[in-house]
Amino acid sequence: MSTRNPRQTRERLLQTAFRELHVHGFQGMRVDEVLRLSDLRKGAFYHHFASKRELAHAVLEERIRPLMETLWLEPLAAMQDPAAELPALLDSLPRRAPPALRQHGCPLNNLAQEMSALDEGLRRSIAALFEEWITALQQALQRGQRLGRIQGEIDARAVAEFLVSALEGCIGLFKVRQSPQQWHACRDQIARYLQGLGPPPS
Amino acid sequence: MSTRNPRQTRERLLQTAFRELHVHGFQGMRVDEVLRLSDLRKGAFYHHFASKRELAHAVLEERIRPLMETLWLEPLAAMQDPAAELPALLDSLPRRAPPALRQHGCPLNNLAQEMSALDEGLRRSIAALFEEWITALQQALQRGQRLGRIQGEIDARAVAEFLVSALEGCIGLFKVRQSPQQWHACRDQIARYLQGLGPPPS
DNA sequence: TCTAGTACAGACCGACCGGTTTGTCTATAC
DNA sequence: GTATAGACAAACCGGTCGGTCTGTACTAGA
Repeated sequence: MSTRNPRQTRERLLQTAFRELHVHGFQGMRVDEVLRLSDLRKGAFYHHFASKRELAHAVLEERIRPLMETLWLEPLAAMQDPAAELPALLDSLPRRAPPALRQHGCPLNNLAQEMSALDEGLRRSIAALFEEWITALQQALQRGQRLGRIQGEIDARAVAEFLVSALEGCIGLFKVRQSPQQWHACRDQIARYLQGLGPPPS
Repeated sequence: MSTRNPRQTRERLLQTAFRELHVHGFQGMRVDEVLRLSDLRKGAFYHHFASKRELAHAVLEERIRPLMETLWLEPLAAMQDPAAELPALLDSLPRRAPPALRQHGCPLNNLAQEMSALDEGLRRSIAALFEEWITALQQALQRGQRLGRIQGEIDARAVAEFLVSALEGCIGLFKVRQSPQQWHACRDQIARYLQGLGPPPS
């Protein structure tokens, strides 16, 4: 057994920080508490990260981004008919996502709303990740258009932006009301909206 | 001239706090800074408010709530055909709302997302205010149903919740991207969604 | 006019918290 | 085996920040 394992140490810090960041937000997260939960000392932290802010950036890139890829980017890339498949993807989300997401909302949006005015660099990175999400959705919608399942005149980009907004909004409202998961309600309305994108019944 | 004016002092604190809370969030807001901007001292603050938290509560009830009433509750109460009138109300919002709202998003939702996990009492008050908003929308939708402009089978409550969610989501995304006002894009998609609620073209 | 409560000013406090420094132990390269 | 850089522990620091305390001037009522 090796008493030292720098990569694992870093991962432990990152994992704990992700949880703490998700629960308390950036300003509410305490470096000391992350250390305590990780059973590490100040030396370890500031050896692997230059500052608390850099830690947040690392959490975004190395924890939140992979989550986004697993939960959204990959399924969307494989999606041919979003008007039909998106509601099912929404239904599957509670199963595929870590349980903490239900209590504390979307880690990306939480960080986004808190840090946008606080750290320009982080804001840009967050915006970039949103951008990828929107683009993936847009491309899926365009495939749906080519299949004739979605009206060709529709601005797929605008629709993608609205879908992301609506989703984040729903998650946010769940958080406030502490209504333990009402995805189905959100799903139904999204599905209704998507239905309106389809070709008019001739 | 009276050197003292307790009501005005309180109002000044409240107004400054509202701005600071809106810009920096609760954890980012500094009591000292509120005092400095108000040109008052600690004594004044803790004479009118028991704590920083109580201040936030007062801001919610005495600043944010009136804003909600002016911008939403009153127009919604006078609305007969939301499917037709809501998009116009959305368009008018940038004009009727204080300019700061555009840069820093919705004060209610900002506070909501930050404080939900931090202060149960505040969370309840915030949830209650959201509740009023949703109910006002629901009732407007039901009037639309009675007028036959919206399908009778539709769950007006679920639609109202989704509309509020979508709106807050859009505002949130604006904040992250710092895209200076793209209400029209949001408005268009909301309008499209609303159109889907109308009676099918026979 | 006297008085008691109100409305502050201003000094002060103690805990907290991000960050630094120093030193030591370990793994690795040679 | 030895040198060197990496990987931490642990003590420490200084500023910050919400909150307290005391004193005092003002004001309203008797």
